[in-house]
Amino acid sequence: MNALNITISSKLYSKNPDETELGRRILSKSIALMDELGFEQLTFKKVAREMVSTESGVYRYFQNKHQLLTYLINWYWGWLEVKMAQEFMLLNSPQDKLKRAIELLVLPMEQDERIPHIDERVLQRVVVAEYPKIYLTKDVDHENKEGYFLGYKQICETLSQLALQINPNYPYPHSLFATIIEAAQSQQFFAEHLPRLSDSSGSKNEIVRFLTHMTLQSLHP
Amino acid sequence: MNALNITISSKLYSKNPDETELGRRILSKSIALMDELGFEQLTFKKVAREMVSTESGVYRYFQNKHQLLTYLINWYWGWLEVKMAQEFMLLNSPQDKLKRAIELLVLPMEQDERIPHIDERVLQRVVVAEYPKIYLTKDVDHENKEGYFLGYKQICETLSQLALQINPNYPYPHSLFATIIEAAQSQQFFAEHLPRLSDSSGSKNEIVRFLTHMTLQSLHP
DNA sequence: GTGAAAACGATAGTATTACTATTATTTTTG
DNA sequence: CAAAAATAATAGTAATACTATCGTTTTCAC
Repeated sequence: MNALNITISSKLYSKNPDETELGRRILSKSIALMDELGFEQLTFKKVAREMVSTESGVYRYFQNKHQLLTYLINWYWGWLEVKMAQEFMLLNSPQDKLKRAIELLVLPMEQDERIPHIDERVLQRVVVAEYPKIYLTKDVDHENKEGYFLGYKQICETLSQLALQINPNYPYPHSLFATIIEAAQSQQFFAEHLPRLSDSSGSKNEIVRFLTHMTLQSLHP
Repeated sequence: MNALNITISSKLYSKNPDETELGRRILSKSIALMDELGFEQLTFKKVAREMVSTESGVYRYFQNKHQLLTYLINWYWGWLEVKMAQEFMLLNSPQDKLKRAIELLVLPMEQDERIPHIDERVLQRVVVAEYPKIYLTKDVDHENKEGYFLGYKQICETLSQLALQINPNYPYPHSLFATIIEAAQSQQFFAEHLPRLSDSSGSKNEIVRFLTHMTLQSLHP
């Protein structure tokens, strides 16, 4: 499929956008437009205009913009999972791995040259600003069965396993990392837009320290 | 204004729905419909039909459904704040107060007979299913200035102060309680719809225990 | 009780959205 | 080269999210 090994449920597209030039242009332009306009103001017509094609062209790849957003966010989790796996090979203790995982969740990443059609930094902003919208719908149960949220669940599972290496008796590993992953996003949003819901105005490193502290304290036997 | 002392920024409505019978019918029916259909599928036309009035009637109270949702969620935070203040009077230690606060965030509440037009249990479900949508928009900075998020910020501040009574040196009280409040909602959602993002399937008391453990461990000196 | 103001109900209208459908043209490929 | 697939271009539709108008009813100060 991809330069990297990111797998995305085939239920998340009508035609794989990763395999054609047009598809990759859809991804590239819709990330930029989603960042600029936000999910609500994005339309397939605007994406089509931006990529110099037509609305029906976009509909051939994605059934609607909710599916498109879900695809992008799953792509992000998949990509992050790959990054984590790479970095974990260089580290030994589960503590160090967890700390590095939290950094990867929060700190800005460098653009991956092998995937020129996806700007990971912009995609990260989109994830911060939009991610709960993919599951906060009345279709969540049906879409869950179709694999719409596998990326999120997979990364939560990976980190939970790490946590159990630190404290095998900790009873809430999934809840903990669902919470940490969510807080990683929402604290970035709050630091920028609602600073009274954060103590980290300005510095992403403060967010990392807060999340690391919360994680390790929770896992303390 | 109200039977209780819930204050809501006057920017959150065109005409105060609390003061007229029609306004209270809007609140009552829109809570029920939002719960049934979800925010995306709710329209003012459907609310109007349900309450046996007209679309323009609803528009006289709220500029749009985003403002209506924001009003409802602020009402919920305001009401919770009042409940907490009441219960805190019966408790002494900040630990006990925090524990009780977390229970109030998660456990189902009984209907307040003094406010017959608002079903707090249903409203709680609406909050769980919809709350991030009020701030995850491109208008967040402008709406923040108008007081759209005061309810959330207020409750976060109250709990932060309590935390500092337990550990005056804890450096992240606002981040902690923004995270706890968010996790209280999202863990309820996950337990029901995405159980692999939670360890509390089934029991709300498990969620309370998880959040209490996380809070007290974080505040440990 | 009257008159003015406010609230409400009813209806109409508009630009945009979120699609679906059709057909012609181009590109790919067996 | 022929068949198949992909794309472009266009049209059309039901629903949405409003805005505007206007006559009727209700409220309320005096």
